[in-house]
Amino acid sequence: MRKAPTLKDIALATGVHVSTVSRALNPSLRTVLSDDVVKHICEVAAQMGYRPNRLAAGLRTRRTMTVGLMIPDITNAIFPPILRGVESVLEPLGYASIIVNTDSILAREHLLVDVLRERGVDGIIHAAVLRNDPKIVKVAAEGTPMVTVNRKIENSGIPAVVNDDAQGIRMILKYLFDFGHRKIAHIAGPEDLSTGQGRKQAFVAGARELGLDVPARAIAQSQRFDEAEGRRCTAALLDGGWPLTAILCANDRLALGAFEVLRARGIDCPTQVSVTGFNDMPFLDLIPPRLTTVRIQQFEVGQVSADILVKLMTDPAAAVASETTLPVKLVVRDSVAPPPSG
Amino acid sequence: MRKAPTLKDIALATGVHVSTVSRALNPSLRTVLSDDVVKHICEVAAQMGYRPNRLAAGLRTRRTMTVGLMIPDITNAIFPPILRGVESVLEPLGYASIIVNTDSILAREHLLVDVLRERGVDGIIHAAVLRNDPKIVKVAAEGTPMVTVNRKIENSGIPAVVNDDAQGIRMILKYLFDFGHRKIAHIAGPEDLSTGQGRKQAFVAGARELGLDVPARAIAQSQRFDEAEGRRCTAALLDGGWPLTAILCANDRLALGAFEVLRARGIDCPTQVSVTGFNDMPFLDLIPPRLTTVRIQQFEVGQVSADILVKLMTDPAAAVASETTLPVKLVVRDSVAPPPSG
DNA sequence: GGTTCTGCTGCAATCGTTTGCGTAACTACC
DNA sequence: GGTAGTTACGCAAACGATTGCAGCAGAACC
Repeated sequence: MRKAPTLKDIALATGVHVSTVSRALNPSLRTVLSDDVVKHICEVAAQMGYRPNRLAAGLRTRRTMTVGLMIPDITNAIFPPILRGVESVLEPLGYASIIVNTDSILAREHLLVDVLRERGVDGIIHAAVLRNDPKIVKVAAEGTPMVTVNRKIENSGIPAVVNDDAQGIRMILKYLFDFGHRKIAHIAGPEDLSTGQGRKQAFVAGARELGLDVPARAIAQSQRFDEAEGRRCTAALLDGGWPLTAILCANDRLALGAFEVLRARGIDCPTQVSVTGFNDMPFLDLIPPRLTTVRIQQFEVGQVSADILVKLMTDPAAAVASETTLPVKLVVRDSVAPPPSG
Repeated sequence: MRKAPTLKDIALATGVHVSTVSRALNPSLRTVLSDDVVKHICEVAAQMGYRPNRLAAGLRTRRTMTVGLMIPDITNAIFPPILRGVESVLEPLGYASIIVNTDSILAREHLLVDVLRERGVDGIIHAAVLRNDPKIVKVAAEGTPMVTVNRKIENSGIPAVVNDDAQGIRMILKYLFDFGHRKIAHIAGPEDLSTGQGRKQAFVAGARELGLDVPARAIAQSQRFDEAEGRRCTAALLDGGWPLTAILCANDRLALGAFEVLRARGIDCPTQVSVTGFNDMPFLDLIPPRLTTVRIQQFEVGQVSADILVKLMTDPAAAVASETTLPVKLVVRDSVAPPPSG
């Protein structure tokens, strides 16, 4: 276990003071030194295989060049592309990222945000935030640069990068409407998530605009964005007795659950009941009946949020948009057809 | 931006020395102090919301309680479950993880391993290792606890946690054989990955045991484990003129590519050509014709490798298995049928 | 009462960097 | 050749925690 060389070792080898070595290795401070000294030091450093100790540097400068990424669950296929988007901007800048899975559990989230802070992250990208979370607001207010992605905390002052959920819902609602659907049910996302809440509101508003009737039993409220809840809600909808012809789901996984229940009950999708999703997660185009959905720009949402975080980290007083909304796109596949006649 | 309280602040508030506070907050050193002092300090610390600065502690102790996880690409659905497995053991122990995507590019890998070391990770779990990589071997030899997962570097002394690839290939080969297949082609994984190499060898050996003829054109060599390569290799196989009745793919993504080409050419799977995969990635059971494959224990492989890493980190001289092989399981679905008669 | 022991706490060095400040040496100017 | 202004580098104090060692009480013993 050969000890990694430190500034001191290089100073010893070159006969200069450690502070000189430090400056020589820092491009922006390098200018105050004579060129040949810089050159010599750099050569020796490279030859010794010097790698700065970011712990020590971070201790001194309070910048560790690492950021925290909070997501609900990495096995949810929607998040890996977002992470890659984030890293596409962070990594070239020299940042590394600590990723934590909150499982959408508040207590875990609070624990994990401390885990991140203990490690001195320079900022946090939070893709798992609940609609209401005082602790997170407090952490941000205390000075930790933070941006929430996909979701947001209303009136928190925390910059959010979100998708144009309202527009997406409107588009897909219109799409169903144009096919002739008039009895459109909705499987709503969790009420404690801004996406769940926002999409439901957009659904209700949009349906009203189109002059559709939306009785209470046309909306099933899920507790989580997963297939199991999709199944439960679909069953509830079907058993509710409302003569629906289409189910607009708040996200793809709920829709996948809907597929299952329909198939199990011998109800054909799309000829008997149309189904739509939201997000356009990977592999959707391979799963029949291929889901018509709304594509959110997963990679880009990551990029944009990282851009904003960088701005915040380099200048805490920087003026950044409190909310950035990215456009969405209707992805037409096979899960929508005209309602059965009669 | 209220400054986070430090040991010194607590010392000031309690009227004792910072070293006493440090000991009071450390369960294993706490015993040397009188109970009431410990109690008082803990109360004040809790009330002030003290959180240790792991940077400072790490600088002193050379342990940061963070580990590095190297994977090829998080968007590859096989890795998230492995990560969760890793974290299921690491997180309760207080470790956080820095995840990096190598994209299977050697230069990136070398860059990223330094990124990890700069941050003083206590150990590395490497799920992206190439069969031959002197730099990684060197890093491990220099004392960084490391374990490779899924893949391995032969004779490197680096503990590896792998799946029983040979057994898996044998089982699936036998399964095809029992259906009557005698002309079984293979889409091999990348030669620079131990999995690609190992599965190919197992295929050749297994075919020989069964008395099957395996001409050169029965094997297509992929460059990457992805759908595009699966398509390319399938096309090459089909165009090669060898009258195959089944394609045994080195992993699921290659098989997914095979599905596409077969469908595009109007060749029905499984009635005309059977296809098998390896890994059993998520969602496979929803994609028709549902792929018959070999299930590797993704979560468990993560768990086991983390267990080993922990052992290595807590006691560098600990005796750990140089190779741990986890059992695999045949997952029968719909992509295999008897070969067309005649 | 002096000595030894033990139990508790303080002192100070240390980890590797960064950075404000001080100070040589050198240039330039009158 | 004295003064002022640069230039180029060294000095030393941080950052926040850990830990070997020292030291100070009080108890215990003869």
